[in-house]
Amino acid sequence: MTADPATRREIPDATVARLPDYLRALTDLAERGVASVSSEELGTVAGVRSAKLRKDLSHLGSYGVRGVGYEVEMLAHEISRELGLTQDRPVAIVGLGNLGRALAAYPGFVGRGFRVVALLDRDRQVVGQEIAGMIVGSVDDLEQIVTGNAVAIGVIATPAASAQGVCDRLVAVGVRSVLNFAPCVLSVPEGVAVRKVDLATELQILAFHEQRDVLAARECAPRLEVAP
Amino acid sequence: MTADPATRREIPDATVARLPDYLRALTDLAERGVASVSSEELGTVAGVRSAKLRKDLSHLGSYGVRGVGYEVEMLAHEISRELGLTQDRPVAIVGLGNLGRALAAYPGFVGRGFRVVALLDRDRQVVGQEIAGMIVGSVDDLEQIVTGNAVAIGVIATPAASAQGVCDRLVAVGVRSVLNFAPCVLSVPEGVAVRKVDLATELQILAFHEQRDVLAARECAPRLEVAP
DNA sequence: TACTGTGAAGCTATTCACAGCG
DNA sequence: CGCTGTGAATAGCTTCACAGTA
Repeated sequence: MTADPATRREIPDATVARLPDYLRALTDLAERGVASVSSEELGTVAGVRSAKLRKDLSHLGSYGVRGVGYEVEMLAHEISRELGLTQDRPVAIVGLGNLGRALAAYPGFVGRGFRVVALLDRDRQVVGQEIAGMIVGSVDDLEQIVTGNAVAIGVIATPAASAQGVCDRLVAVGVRSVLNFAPCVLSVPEGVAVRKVDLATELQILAFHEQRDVLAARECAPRLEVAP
Repeated sequence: MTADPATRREIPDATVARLPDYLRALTDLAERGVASVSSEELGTVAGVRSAKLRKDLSHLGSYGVRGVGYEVEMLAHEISRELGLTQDRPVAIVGLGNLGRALAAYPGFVGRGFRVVALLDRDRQVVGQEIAGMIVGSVDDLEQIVTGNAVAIGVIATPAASAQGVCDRLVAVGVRSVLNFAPCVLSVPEGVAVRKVDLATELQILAFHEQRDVLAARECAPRLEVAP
């Protein structure tokens, strides 16, 4: 399969992954009443170097003014459009343990392009409960609920053992974007996007850096001390 | 040729980020009683191609046997050691809203190289509560509690507005690894490692892929129409 | 034989440095 | 002048393909 990209410009994945950061930085600036920023200033707020920011933005088009900078509101709107946030996307959360409940109550969905339309759990004790203003449905009715609510994004917050099964059922009824909080790898067919968020992984990466620093410190300056 | 352990090898960041996945895959295999795996099999479980897996593992040393594969237990131990998980690292969680509570109760810490030793919040209503078997302390006592418990990793689950202040105080008393769940960029001095986990960012990246697919579909099949 | 470990090639991302424009 | 946008240079990552070995 050859997706001819002659007409549509291809935005690098690394750039896409940073666009949300830029959007948040712009939103913050707009709230503070800032109307225009340079790449240097915006880069500082978003945590990247100015050259990288300019290169990233150049993939979206020419929205800056030479000698001046970028208009905050306009750039925010263009990034929102590129990310597809101008329309609300229906989200379903499967698995309402501690994490699922926290996600259901997360305030970052509203007004940022997402709307939680369904909560699903397997546990009879949980089904029927009200969480974050919604009634939890049974995972037995997953297909019907997902289809009926036109769910676009599935959030999996079940134990690892159940995650693949839930994922398969979501994909089977047309969900093509999955956010996985279960600590396992999900297999999906071509064309389905999966992103994984895993606390233990992040901590282990941090632990490595701690470890490396300790070893490096020992090697370079075995008697290094920190003055108070 | 330089397979000497005294030689300090630099392990690429991309490799480090995948080691936790390999470790989990190996742990799963060990629980299922598997004693030995090929790079092809382990790669399948961990979700990477065999060549990438072998290249990654080659940075740690030569722990495989040609013609056979890798011994599961031994490789798991070597990765654990490289990640610095052979000793438990004390973790403090700051901010006990919905997310902080879920993190405090997260079962993935125990036995994986981490131990939650302190919970801190600013809210008088929350301080003194028992969460996940621990009493929540006041963020006013952050310095004393972090120092007293030899906290190595700080987890920030506060609102964005408080995150930088908490981070500064953690860093000031010697914490050099921070996991940030607040939706903002943290500034830290050289030598401090920060990793960010943000739900909204992940969803927005997924939204982009949805959007791109929709556009691509329209281009290939222009007769598609959206009902008003 | 069946597998690992690895140089080399290919690809992607970042940084540099400056041309070009308001 | 100051700043964006971008080709060129660099660095980093992934894939290939096979030599080497238990």
